[in-house]
Amino acid sequence: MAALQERGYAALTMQGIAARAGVGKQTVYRWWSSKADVVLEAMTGLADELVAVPDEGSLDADLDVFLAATFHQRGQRAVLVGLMAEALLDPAFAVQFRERFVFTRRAVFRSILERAIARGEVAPDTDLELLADIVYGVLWYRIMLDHAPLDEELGRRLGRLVVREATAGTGGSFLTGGASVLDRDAQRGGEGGQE
Amino acid sequence: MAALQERGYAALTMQGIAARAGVGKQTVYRWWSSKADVVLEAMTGLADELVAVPDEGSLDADLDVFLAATFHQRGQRAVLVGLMAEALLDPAFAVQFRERFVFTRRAVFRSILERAIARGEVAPDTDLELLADIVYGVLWYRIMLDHAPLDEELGRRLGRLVVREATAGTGGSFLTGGASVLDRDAQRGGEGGQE
DNA sequence: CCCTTAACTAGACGCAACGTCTCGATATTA
DNA sequence: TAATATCGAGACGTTGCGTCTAGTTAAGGG
Repeated sequence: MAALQERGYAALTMQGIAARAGVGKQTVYRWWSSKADVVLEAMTGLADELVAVPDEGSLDADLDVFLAATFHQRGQRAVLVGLMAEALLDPAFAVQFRERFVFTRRAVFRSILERAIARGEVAPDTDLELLADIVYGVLWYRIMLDHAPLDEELGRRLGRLVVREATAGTGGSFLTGGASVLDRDAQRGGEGGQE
Repeated sequence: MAALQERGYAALTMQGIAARAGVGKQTVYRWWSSKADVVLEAMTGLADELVAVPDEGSLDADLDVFLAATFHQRGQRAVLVGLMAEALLDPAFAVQFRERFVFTRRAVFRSILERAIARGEVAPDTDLELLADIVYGVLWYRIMLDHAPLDEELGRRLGRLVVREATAGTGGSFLTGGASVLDRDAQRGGEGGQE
């Protein structure tokens, strides 16, 4: 796993997986259907472990905790990039990838927003799918293109954006969270360029 | 090109490209360094052709035109997915892909926002990179995962979101564009599910 | 008009890793 | 001890990229 994160997905071969486990390739194929399947299982486990579902009492706080954990990369880029590449090339694996990883992650985000709806913080007809697409879209886009920093600070900024968009129209909140994308304190040095 | 869009990126072989052009493979390699390079050039040309830089006099209108064109897919998914997969697997191609395609597209978006800054519609210290990441992040995320509709309507909704976020704080505009993500009219039937 | 040179088409070849298949060895049960 | 199942090791078939070779056609100078 450590080797995977450093040397990249392509450097991981079934030969190597089997050798490292001290078994034959056939035995690996007994439990997993493909190389991608092995890595997918490892990543779902890791993600479940690293990203907990918070319950801090407010949308603001929940998102802050959840997105900080989600955006805190620990050298997972190479693995995620490999999985996505596999999903793009193999439609059958794409189904597995969506259902066992992507949608599971989105479900957590969704549950946070649904609790906010239950509390009355957010309107019930809010398009949670679009909000999830924005958060995970930016996350994946930066993972893949690697053109701008990807850290907890980005997670916090997107969290504020989500709160702002989700609570617009329910009364309060136009100005309470209202720092907008322009946040002075979020303007990190020199991130404007293109790589 | 039509065949590419229908049969997918993997179905396109160098053998086939050469045969279709009535030349030998070696001749194809004389002008392009790889299969991905051939497709990249085709796509940059197509994108330049289909997505013009509007100048409608206001950020609102500019974005509407630009994003409608950008989000109007014409069976390009298979090609874009193939290019992205290639970029994820091959770091050398990733550089080409970013510089010749991705950043070129972003530059158009950026120029629209910069004109809005010049007009005084948007604060000069707005983080245009993050706004671009949101728009293109959602675009790519839906292209790749294919879990929700990807059409001009989505482009318009993101356009309104960008206007709202970019003009927050400059006076006006909190309420002018202010429909928010919840837009009733944008709640298309049954798009809530996961695929 | 012929010969040299350049560029071209066709296709064989090497390569790499996946996933399958075979074989001999080991462990388990009667 | 003998029969059966499982396993490690690795050979094999497969695919398509990118390179390399060989024989052919077109261009230009003497």
